[in-house]
Amino acid sequence: MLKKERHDFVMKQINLHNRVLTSDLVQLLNVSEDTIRRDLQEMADDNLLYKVHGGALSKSYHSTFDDSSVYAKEAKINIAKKTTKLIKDGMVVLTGGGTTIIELVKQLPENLHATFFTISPLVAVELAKYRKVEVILIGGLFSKNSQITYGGHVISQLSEINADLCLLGTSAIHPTNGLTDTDWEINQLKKTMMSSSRKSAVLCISEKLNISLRLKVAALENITYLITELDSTDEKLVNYQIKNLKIL
Amino acid sequence: MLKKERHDFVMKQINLHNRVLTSDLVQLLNVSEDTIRRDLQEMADDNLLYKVHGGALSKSYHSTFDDSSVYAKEAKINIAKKTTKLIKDGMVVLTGGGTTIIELVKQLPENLHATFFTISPLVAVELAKYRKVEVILIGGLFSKNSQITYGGHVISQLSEINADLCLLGTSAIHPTNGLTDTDWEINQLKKTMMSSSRKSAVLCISEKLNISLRLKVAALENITYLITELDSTDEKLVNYQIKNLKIL
DNA sequence: CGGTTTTTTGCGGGTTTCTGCAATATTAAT
DNA sequence: ATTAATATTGCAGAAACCCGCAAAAAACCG
Repeated sequence: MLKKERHDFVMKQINLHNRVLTSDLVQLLNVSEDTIRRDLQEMADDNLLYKVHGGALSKSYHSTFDDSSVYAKEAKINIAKKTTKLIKDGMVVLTGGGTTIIELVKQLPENLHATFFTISPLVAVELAKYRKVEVILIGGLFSKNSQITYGGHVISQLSEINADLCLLGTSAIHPTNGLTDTDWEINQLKKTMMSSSRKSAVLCISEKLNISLRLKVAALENITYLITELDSTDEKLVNYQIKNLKIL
Repeated sequence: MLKKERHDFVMKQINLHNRVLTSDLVQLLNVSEDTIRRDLQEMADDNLLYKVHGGALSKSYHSTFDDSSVYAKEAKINIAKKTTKLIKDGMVVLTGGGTTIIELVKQLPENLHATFFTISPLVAVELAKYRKVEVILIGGLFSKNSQITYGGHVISQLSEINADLCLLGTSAIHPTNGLTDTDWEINQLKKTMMSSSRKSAVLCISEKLNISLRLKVAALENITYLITELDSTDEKLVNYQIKNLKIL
């Protein structure tokens, strides 16, 4: 077997599986480990793949994880832009925290005249940049993990609010199990937020679709809008097509 | 499974949920705890995440407020260091906002075990980095100018607190007129904060000495500590040498 | 074609990396 | 203070790696 043939074979494997193991190639190609290693080394030098201990990885596969201080930012901006259409002058909006919500805030129209209640200090700071937006930060214990306020005090204040729209970032959403979460406190918060609002919108990057976690927040039927970065006709969303749930 | 693949998997989990638990990863990836810990350690060394007891947290989520443009930073750090000596384990502290206070928070000892009430979201976020500090953010209307919460709701919550120490940034201080301010809301807030605390400390860069504004917050006699970046024997402070006011 | 050069390959032996285990220390929570 | 969960450290076996060498294969050339 010629060297070129081996290289082509390796590339095929990598395009197929995104990875190869040195040991597998030894068996498949019936050559010594050293030969495989030398092959992989050369191909790495030619920028065709990433060599790692034990094998090699596809270049494209790896590059998606290079540096994303804000993960999936493009997708989140896309979601944010869709969501802004739901927010009209004069509305009272209740929001949670998370990077998706912050992205949304940054996309709001300059002259929006609305009232926002939020449990996230970072969202509050961002909202404060809009001159005509009234911001009410709901106070309470401050969670080190999720950077939001929580606890009984927050719940009781939330329950006194009557908002038009509730915006939630998502931990996980699933066709049958609905909206779920891992953290009990956050679970309670989200439930209360939803019941304090006439309508609720779930902002969800597609990676969080079809995942189910331990604690249930709400059934799909109780959500008004599901907003992802995908086109609303995308096949990944077909299982979420139920009445009363508008997919944007 | 290759090490790199594990790392990528972990990053995905973190970007999705903002945190991972060591024990979960052990199950999901089917390797020993030691391996996961070593992975997390390496990734933390590469600045990809925060490693904490029990797992790891997303880096971007702990984004700090940008302090590169803080005015008179040196002086403020000096003040901060002096102030830390007033804060002891077990104390209940009430703080306002402002860059001086944030600088103070950054100078606190790693293992401080205390409770902080604050009306500043940015201070809350900064405080949340201390594992043993309980943070309660007082909610209410959010002020666009001063980045703190204010209004009747805040006042009424403040008045229910019984703190050991109150930390105030300063607008202006004057030997005869005492602590003064321009904004009526903030004036009210500061008054309430002081009356909710046994002692109060005023953090004040020397530029704000000998200035008097319209609204009086408190007479010098009602302040416990005055902390500036100057030496306590500095001649600029001589007019503030009254009994009951300790100058640091 | 024979001889020379170049490339490729496999092998031995020493080095590094990876991973799980066990013993010990630290932390969190009560 | 006690307990259970989690971390750290050192160690050891296995796997993977690197390097130089030499045989084999291929390419080149007069």
